[in-house]
Amino acid sequence: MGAMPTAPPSTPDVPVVALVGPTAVGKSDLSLALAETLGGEVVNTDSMQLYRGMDIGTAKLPPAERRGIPHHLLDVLDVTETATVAEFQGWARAAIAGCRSRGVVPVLVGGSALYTRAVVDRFDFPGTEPELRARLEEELAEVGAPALHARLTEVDPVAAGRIIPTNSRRVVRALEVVELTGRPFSASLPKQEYVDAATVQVGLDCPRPVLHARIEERVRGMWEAGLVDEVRSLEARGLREGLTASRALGYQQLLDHLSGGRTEEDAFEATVTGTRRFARRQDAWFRKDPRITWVTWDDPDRVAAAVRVVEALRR
RNA sequence: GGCCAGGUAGCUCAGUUGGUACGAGCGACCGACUGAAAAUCGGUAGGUCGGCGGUUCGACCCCGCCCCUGGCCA
Repeated sequence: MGAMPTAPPSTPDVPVVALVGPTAVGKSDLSLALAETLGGEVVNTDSMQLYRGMDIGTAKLPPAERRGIPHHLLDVLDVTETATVAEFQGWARAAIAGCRSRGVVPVLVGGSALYTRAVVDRFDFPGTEPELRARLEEELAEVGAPALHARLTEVDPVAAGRIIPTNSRRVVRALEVVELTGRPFSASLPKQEYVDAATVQVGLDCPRPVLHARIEERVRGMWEAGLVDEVRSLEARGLREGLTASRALGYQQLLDHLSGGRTEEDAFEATVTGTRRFARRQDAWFRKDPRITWVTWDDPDRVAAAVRVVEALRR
């Protein structure tokens, strides 16, 4: 997919709605109801539902259960392709612009906080260069993260101060940006500001213990629905080579099982606890965004409550 | 019934030739997060060292009895 315009044509009369929250709170269900009452379409903001064939493990809503509501950005990547936020930003903004130009309310749904932020906020990515990245990765393997971090301290002390020396991923990216742009990485930090003023975020909230139980239930359901077979068939299609897809919760653990690294029971447990930890990280990420209006997961009036949040925009 | 191994953090286990448990991994909890983000990484809290008695200045480490778990033999 090619580059897309950074800013959608402005259509201030049609709002942009983003539904966020941790996995297994019931975002998909609410999104259907929201889209129905708002006259909208769904735009996926989940990094893993982007992948074709990753259905059971990502809890992707099957077409038959979409109640005829169009869903955008589902199944757009092959399992061997690497998803990236910057690229996704372009796709999602284009999808949003498409909806709005038809007078349709885009309802963004997904648990990938960075992806949602990149779409909804002013967020400019400084670029990337595969050769440079590869060179840095190579260096990383030789010298280790702390040594690279020491170099970062010289070229960009501010960024170095905000990145812990052992976090190899972030150290590498910061160095890449500095070498690529000639400007400090710290200069490209985004501010928390909507690209379009007509944006609202609705968060679905659920007490931790309840969420933990729901997650275990959901993972068990995935197993019963045939996740093991899904992973096996994706393995044949190159899942193992996919840098991003092979890391997805459930898939990662089952690939490990299929190559003899752990028992199936073990893979199940690891998927449950891994998903719980993920939910915690999502929570931390959304919780600190003061612009989100929270709705309780089991509130019988949650649809009305969410609609009210959107309508508040018009005043 | 006899023999052997073992009972240390929520879990799996290290450890001290007797002197306040450097405990580790996982989990839980908190946090960071800018082109792999379901990724990557940081921090915090958890232990009457199975029970009771004895030896000793001092025992989780030694002795005795008891309880529990696993294995072997009858």
